[in-house]
Amino acid sequence: MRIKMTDVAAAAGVSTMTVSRALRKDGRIAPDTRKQILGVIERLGYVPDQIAASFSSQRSGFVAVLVPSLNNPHFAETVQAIIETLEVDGTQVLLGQTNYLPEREERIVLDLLRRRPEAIVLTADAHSARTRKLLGDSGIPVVEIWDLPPDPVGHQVGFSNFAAAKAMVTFLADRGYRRIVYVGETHDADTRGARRREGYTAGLQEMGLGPPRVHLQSAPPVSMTEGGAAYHAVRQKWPDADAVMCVSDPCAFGFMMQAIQSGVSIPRDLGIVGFGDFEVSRCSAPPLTTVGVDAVQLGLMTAKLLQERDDLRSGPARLVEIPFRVIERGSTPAAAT
Amino acid sequence: MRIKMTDVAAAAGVSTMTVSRALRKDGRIAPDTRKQILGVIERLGYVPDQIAASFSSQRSGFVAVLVPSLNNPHFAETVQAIIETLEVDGTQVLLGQTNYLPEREERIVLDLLRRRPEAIVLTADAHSARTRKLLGDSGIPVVEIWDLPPDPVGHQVGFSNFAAAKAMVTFLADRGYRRIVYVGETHDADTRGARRREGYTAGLQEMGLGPPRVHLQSAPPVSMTEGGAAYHAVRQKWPDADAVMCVSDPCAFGFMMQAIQSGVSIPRDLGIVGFGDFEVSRCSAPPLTTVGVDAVQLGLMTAKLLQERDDLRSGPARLVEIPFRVIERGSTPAAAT
DNA sequence: GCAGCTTGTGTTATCGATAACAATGCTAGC
DNA sequence: GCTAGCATTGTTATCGATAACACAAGCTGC
Repeated sequence: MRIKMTDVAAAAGVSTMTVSRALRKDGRIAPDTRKQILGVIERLGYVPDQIAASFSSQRSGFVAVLVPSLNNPHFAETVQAIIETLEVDGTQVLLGQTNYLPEREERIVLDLLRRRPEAIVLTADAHSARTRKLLGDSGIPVVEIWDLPPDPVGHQVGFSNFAAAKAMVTFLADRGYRRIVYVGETHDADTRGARRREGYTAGLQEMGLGPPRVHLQSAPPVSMTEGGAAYHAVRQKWPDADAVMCVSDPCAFGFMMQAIQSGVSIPRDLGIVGFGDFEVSRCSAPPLTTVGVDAVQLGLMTAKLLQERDDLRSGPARLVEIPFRVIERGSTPAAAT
Repeated sequence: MRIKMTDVAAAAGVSTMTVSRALRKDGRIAPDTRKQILGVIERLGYVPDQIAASFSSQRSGFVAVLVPSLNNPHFAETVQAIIETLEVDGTQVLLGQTNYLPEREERIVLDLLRRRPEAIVLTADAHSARTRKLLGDSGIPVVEIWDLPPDPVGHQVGFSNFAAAKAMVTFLADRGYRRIVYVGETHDADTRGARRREGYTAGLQEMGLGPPRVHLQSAPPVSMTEGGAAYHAVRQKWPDADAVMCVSDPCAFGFMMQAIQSGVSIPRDLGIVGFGDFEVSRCSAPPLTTVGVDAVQLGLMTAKLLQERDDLRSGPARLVEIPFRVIERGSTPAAAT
């Protein structure tokens, strides 16, 4: 039999309530008593049963976080920052991966809600009607991150992918590009990728750069390899393109590597830009011009918001905007001085 | 008040036990009764309380997984594969990140054990004495992954980093390289990085390639940027080096990009190899020669092992070896035919 | 036609901690 | 010296499900 709190209480000559207080920060207990009890706990190797504690206190000590995939450094960094910030309060993160599929998201939200998380964080993306209902009925604070959609479920921490993509088009137009191709994702209904695509289109229109040239390569996330495949498709469809804007850095990197291997000189013959400021973009030759958002900062701000759980439950919807910026590098020519 | 099982039972005109059985696969229950109850559950929007269920059944439904960092595509893929395989049985994954720090690992193991996971997966690396004791006393099956250390805590799924690094040295020697530098990690006592370094040294010795040339760049994980920094240090220390073997692909990629920008031609002037077969290595120009291990496969095999929880608890220590292979690409010259 | 089995459902006890309240002893202030 | 109030500890009830066992009804085979 595993050692439980009653065993510790008996060994220390106190009641279980006193042991319980010794283990937590808040309960009023004499410092000497606490020290003695902690000694007994150490000696017996007692490990508290958090399930029983959660059941009794009706507080799970969990925050649920859903991301499309861990295999994306930004989401990984955000999750990492949330985990590290919350663990200080003893809150653990229950992680879910949607694989970019709303149906999967729905199932996972249900699984996570069973655990009674104290808040739930999702990436702002297409949510099924049932997901929205589940979240709404749960009474649990919801935070959407990484985009600022017009119809939020709850609170928001992120930036406008639409505005960021539009800013990138403006940047390219300023550099003299006129025939800008966009390489994006298929199946992007109501996703962050779609908002970037819409930002591209809006940007073109605003700058008077003619009809959009959109190539949809594959379902999100577009890998480096798929970005490479896009190169050949784009070259065939729009041989006169002078710049290519990719839905993400990995896509742009793959695209650029294929271009270089085909003898195209970057940025002389073709400008290439990505999205997300992945590490590979800083180290590639040439380094990639991109849009950067601080994923760690985003995670920290989200965690900070989560620490105000009580306010989130009752208070008004909060919106934390994370800044983005166009980062100019060697894959586009330097500005004329 | 949230709806609970008694509410559902009352609405369906049955006992809570029958509702409980309707929700699970095993309980014996008439198909019609189950259908009716599921209908009531749907109508009421009842979400079962997993905490209460876990408390009552004394089964948490969790498996704990500790990785050094999520910000490494291999660990992310492994975790992803484990999550997806186990979720079919309704088992959730409780994730922890050690940030490559044994002290952190110890704290996190304790936090995770409180949740009474049904098994615990850690990356094979240095563990503190207290971590080993905690794990041993817990009575919970332990699986170490990603390396096969000589003193395992429990079961193992992985490959020998030592053998893989040695194989890479043999490969380089076969290609005619004689002055091979190793770029590794500082603070690598008893880690997977150390085993690669040891494999390198053993390989040199076996091939009669003189004393090791080891450059320790920074604490794990060595980033692309740090790999770039290593280039300059290595060039200065060993100007006559003809090949560089890096502790990881990101390190090798950063190194190679710096080399190229410094006018070095790869592989003509210098051979460069990495470790891990990251996607960037397949797409870089030139693509990187590396050692590949299938992270998804590793995750799947781990999950499969975890599904036999009962056998793990009592049975003998299991060892699942995952194959590795040297993947030859453009950063080393083609073999003479 | 009845023992013995199977199937489906209900009853009761219980998992291990914590909340809420009660009780005790002690100190300060008058 | 007495009391209010604080600091510390104990007592009792309880969180919401499930395990184990009990029980009723139908069915089988002789």
